[in-house]
Amino acid sequence: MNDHKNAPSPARRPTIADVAEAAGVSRTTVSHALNDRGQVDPRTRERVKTIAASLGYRPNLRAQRLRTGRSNCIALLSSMPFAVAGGPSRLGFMMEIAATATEAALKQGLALVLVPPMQEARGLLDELDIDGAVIIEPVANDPQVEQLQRRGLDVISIGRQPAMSRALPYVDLQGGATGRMLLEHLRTQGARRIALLIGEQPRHSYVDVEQAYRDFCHEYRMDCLVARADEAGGEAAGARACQALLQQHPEIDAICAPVDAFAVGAVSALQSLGIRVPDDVMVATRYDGLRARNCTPPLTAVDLHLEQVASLAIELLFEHINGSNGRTLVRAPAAELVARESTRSPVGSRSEGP
Amino acid sequence: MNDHKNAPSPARRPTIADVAEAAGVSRTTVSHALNDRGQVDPRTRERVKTIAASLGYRPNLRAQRLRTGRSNCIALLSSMPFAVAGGPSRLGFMMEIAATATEAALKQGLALVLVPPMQEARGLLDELDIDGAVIIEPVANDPQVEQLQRRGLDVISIGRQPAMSRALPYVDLQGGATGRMLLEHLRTQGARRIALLIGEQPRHSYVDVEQAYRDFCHEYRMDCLVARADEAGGEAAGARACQALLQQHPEIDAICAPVDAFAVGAVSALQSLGIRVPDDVMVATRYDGLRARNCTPPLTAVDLHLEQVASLAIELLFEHINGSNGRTLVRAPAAELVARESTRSPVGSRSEGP
DNA sequence: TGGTTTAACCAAATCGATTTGGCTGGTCAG
DNA sequence: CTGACCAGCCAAATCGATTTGGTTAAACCA
Repeated sequence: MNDHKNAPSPARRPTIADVAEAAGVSRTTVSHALNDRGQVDPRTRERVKTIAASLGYRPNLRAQRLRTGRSNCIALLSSMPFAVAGGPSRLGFMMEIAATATEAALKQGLALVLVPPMQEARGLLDELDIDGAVIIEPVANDPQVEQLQRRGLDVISIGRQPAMSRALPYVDLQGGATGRMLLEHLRTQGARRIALLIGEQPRHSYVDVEQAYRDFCHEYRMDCLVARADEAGGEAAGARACQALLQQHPEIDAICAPVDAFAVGAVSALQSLGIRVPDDVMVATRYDGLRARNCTPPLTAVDLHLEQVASLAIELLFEHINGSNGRTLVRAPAAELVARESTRSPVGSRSEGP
Repeated sequence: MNDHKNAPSPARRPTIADVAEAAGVSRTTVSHALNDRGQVDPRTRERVKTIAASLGYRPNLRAQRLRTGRSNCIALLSSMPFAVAGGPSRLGFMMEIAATATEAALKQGLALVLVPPMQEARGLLDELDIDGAVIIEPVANDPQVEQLQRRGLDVISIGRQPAMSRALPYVDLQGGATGRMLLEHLRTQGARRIALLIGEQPRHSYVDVEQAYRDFCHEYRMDCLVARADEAGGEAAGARACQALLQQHPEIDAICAPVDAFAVGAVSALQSLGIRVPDDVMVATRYDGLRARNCTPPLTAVDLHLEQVASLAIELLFEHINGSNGRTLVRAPAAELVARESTRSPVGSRSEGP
C-alpha cells in the first residue's frame, strides 16, 4: 500500500515536484521555467518545458488559485425577475447575452458562471469563487451589486446603474436614444397620443426612456402619459397597467413599452377590450426577443446588437480585473429599429373612410 | 507597513487562524466545530460558531478546494456546432437547458459554467476547475467526453451516447418514441410517403429516430427515404439535402426533420421550388424552439420538457460526484406533440378531388 | 491501585502551486 | 587583489483550509 519513492502510484497526476525531480532541478526553477519568469538558463528552461510536456504535467488549478488569489472565473447576473428576464421558456435578454458572453470570456481564459435571478441564489452568491461579475441592468442600490462589492470583486454593468454617486463601469446601452427612436417611429407611423409603459424599479432603461419620452412630449406638445407596472408581475402586470391606462385615457393611439413582457401583456389587454393592434393602437417594445416575434401581431422592436454588447462587457470587466485602470464606460453600437406589424400604418385597413 | 499582531490590517478577510485566536482554541478545533466533525464540546462548538459569525468569517474557497479536491463547479457542454445549437440568435436547445440547469445546480450548491461549442474551447476545457460535466447529445467517441474523462471527471449526458461499449450515465430522451410520435402524427394528417432528414453525425437522436423510422416504414409498407445533412452547415445544409431528396423522390408528401435548423432549411427549399407547406408537403421537427415557432408556416414540433430534463441531468451528475453509486439512467418525462400549421391536414385546401 | 477508555483538544503535515530571500561562482572595474 | 554585481539556481515560506496522529486529564473498571 505504501508509495515508495521509486514506485510512483499509477493514477496520480504529476505535480511540479515530479517535474522537478525528473529534470534534476528545484520546484522553483520549474515554476520559473514554465511561467517564463525569473532567471533561468534558456537551455534549462527548454529542457524543463520538454520534460513537463512529456510527463503530461498540468498545473493544479486549485493550488494555483490559492496561491495567486485569482480564479479565472466570472459571473453573469441579472436583477430582473425571471418572469421578465426569462419568461416561460426561460429564453430572453439574459440568455441571449449569456450565449455570447461565455464565448468572449473563454477567449480571455475566463470561465463564465450563470447566476439565475432567483432568491435562493443570494445566499450562494458568496460561495462563488469568482474574480468579477457582469450584471445586466442593475437597479439603484442593487443588493446583488452591493453583495459582490462587499467581497471586493470587480463588477461592471450592462446598462448604467442609475442614481449612484459613483456608478459601476458600464456598457452604455443608450436607453435615451433607443427610446427616442421608438417614439419617432410611432409618430412617423401616424401616432399622436403615445403613452409610455415602464417598470416601477429604478432601472437605467426606464429612467432614460422616461426622460426621452418627456422631452419628446414637450417638443411635440403631447400630454405625458406614463404608466408603471411591477416587473415581477410579468405579462399579467403589463396587461393590468394597460387596462387601467386605457380606462383613464381612451384617446391613446400608441403604447411604447420597453419591456417585452409588458408589451405583450398590453397587446393581450387591448385585444380583450376589442381594440385592434395596430389599427386602433400601435405597440412597440425594446427587446427583440422570442416574445416580440411570436406575439400576434409581431411587435416592432429594436436590435440592440446584444452580441457585441456582451463582448464589450467581458472586455471591460477583463480590463478591470487586470489592473485598476480600466475604462469606466464603453459605448454599445447604435441600436436599429426592427419594424413589424404592430406599428404598421393603418393604410388601406383604416376603419374610417376619408 | 508591518502588520503587528495587535494591529489587524483593516481590509483583510478573517481566516480560520483569526477565529481560532479570538476563540482561544486551535485551528483544528475551529475547523471541527464549524464543520460539525470531530470531538468538540458542544459549548465550545457553539462559541466558535458565534465568534466566527461575529467576525464575518467565511472559509476561503480556494484553500478549501485545494485541500478537499472539490470545486463545487460543473460544466455544461454541447458537441453540436452553434450553427445548429444556437443559430444566429444563439438561442436554442443548449441555452434552454442552460437556463434551467444553472438553477438546479445552484440549489445543490454547484456553480454551472457554460462551455460554448467552439473549437477554441477545446484547449480551455482542461483549464476549467470542475467536478463534472453534463454534455448534450454527445456523438460516439465524442472528443470532448474523452478529454473530460481523461481528467477523471464525472460526465453524464442528456441523450444516450450511442455505440459505446460502456455508455455514459444519461437522461434518456427516448428518441425512438418521440420519432414514432411525429411519424404517426404525419400519417394521421394524411401523409403516406414520409422522408426522414437527419444529421450525419452518430448522435443518439439520429440513430434512435432512424430505427423508429425503419420500423414504421416496415409496418406500413412504406419506402425508406433517409437523407443526411452536415450539422455544421445549419439551415443551408438542410435546404440542400431537401432539394436533392425531392429531385430523386418527387412523390414525397412529408418530411420529418428532427433538427430544427434542417427543418427550417427544408421549408425554405420547398418554398423556393414552388411546393406548398403543408398542402403539398408537410414538415415536422423535434426541438420546439425559436426557429420552429418563427417559421412560416410555424412548424409542428415536440415539447421535450427540457426544464425537467435539465433538472434530472443535474441530479444525476450530483449523484455521481457524491459517491460512485449513482444511477446509470434516468428517464425523461414523456414528450408531447405540439401540432402547428406545417402539418395541418389539407382539408378544404386539397388540390385534388376525392 | 494500576490500567484501559474516552472526551476534548492541539501541533504539525498536507494539498500543489508561487514567491521571497537567499546562496553560489564567475566576471569586471578599480 | 578586493568588492560589487550578476546569472543561475535553490530552500523555505506562503496561501488557508482539512486531516492525521498525537497528548492530556478525567472517568471507569477490576
